[in-house]
Amino acid sequence: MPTADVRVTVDSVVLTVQEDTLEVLLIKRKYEPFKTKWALPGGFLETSDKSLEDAVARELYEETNVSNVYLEQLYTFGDKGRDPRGRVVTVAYLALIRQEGFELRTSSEASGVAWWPVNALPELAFDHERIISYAHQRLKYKIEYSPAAFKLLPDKFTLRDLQMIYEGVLGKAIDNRNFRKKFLNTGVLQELEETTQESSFRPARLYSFSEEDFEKLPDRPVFVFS
Amino acid sequence: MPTADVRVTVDSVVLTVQEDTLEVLLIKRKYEPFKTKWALPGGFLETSDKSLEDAVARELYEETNVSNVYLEQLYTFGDKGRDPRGRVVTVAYLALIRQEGFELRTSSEASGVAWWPVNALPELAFDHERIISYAHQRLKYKIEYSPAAFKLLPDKFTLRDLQMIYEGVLGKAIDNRNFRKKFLNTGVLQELEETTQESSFRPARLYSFSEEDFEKLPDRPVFVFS
DNA sequence: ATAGGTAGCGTAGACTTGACGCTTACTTGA
DNA sequence: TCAAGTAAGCGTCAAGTCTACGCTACCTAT
Repeated sequence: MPTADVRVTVDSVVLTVQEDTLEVLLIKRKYEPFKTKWALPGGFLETSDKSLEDAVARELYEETNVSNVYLEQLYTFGDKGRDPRGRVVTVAYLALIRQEGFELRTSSEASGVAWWPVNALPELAFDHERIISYAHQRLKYKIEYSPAAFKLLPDKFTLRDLQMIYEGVLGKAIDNRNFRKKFLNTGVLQELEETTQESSFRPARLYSFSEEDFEKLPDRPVFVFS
Repeated sequence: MPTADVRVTVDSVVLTVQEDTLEVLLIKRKYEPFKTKWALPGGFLETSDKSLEDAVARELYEETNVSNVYLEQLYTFGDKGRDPRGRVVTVAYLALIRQEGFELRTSSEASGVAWWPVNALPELAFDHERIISYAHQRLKYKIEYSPAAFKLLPDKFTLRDLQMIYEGVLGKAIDNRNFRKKFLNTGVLQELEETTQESSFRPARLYSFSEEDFEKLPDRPVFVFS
């Protein structure tokens, strides 16, 4: 049996939450196949890449200017026929960031970079819609069993900000009072002296999260809300 | 930048529990590289494989005679230098089976097939030790949050059998009385009329698990034991 | 008959969960 | 100046779950 003549690509699904909307970072393709369609940032594994992680970080930087983010392996897609150019195996990665920290820049290889709401995507190239849906699933899970939410928030945030992340990702409303109570009980939040002043309502206390303190907890808290 | 000249392999980590020992299915390599070392069943993606799942099932069958098992994607390994033959990206899969159901057969491509205790492995080819360790981690997790344990058991089993699976996988003792109580409360066990007679002690009631009934439960039970 | 060991039942206290009533503190507009 | 509006934040209660652990039941071998 002939060994398949195959190429490997790495794609990144970069997610963020804006207000209470989950968004994904996409680029507009400049070349065929799928010219003018939107797609996940990514590309072929190159000889110089020491690892898949290196490769996906490189591609993300080249195509969107986003760098220095934690990329976690999501899933590998290798069905025949998913790329018209031939057999392509794609290793997809997931990153969670907050938009404010990054300045998007379109590369010469693309004709656009933008955030798109996951619930209102344009027409996508390849099987990227499926990959994004898989990433969304994974995030729903991660946010309940890991401190993933804090990657989507600035260093200082209010309980309301945090709750909006959960509501945006899970797509459901959560009881405000139980959310507050349960989260404060987990012991992962550091209460700060400061409060917000932005809104026209009562100012809210700011909190911070420390990865270090989290690791020191005797038991991993669970962030599940009914 | 040159696109990497890369080949893709698929490997399967097939796990089972014998008594209270977690074991993995390995083959002894007949050819270089790593001739005479033990390795995970697997091989190169071939042109005729419609999907990665097809490929890994085919390789597993060819090399060990094990077929018709559910293979779940585990992780993809692609670091430079992990295969002396060149750049190789390996998609690893995980399967859980009970030994009795399968008759191992050495293929002409290998010089042996055998079950090895995960805690007492021989010297392994490539980075397969790392892959197995990753699989063990995943199983520890899966067994607490999914009905994975039942894949490791025959259709009819006692509560003791079930507990031994948990103790073997998690590597710790569990309180017999709480285990029984909690598991019976999950509602996933079907009590049978029959009892065992094998041991020289009091016969134990047999139970069965039905995937269908499990799916019908309003909430997914959790199988975590302190 | 008894010893040894698994099978199996039950309880009490501590903790967690989910629903929800209510007060507090701020801004805005009449 | 003060009432209205809204988010921020506190507290309670009843139901359920978890854990540690005492105890009984049943079987075989000697």
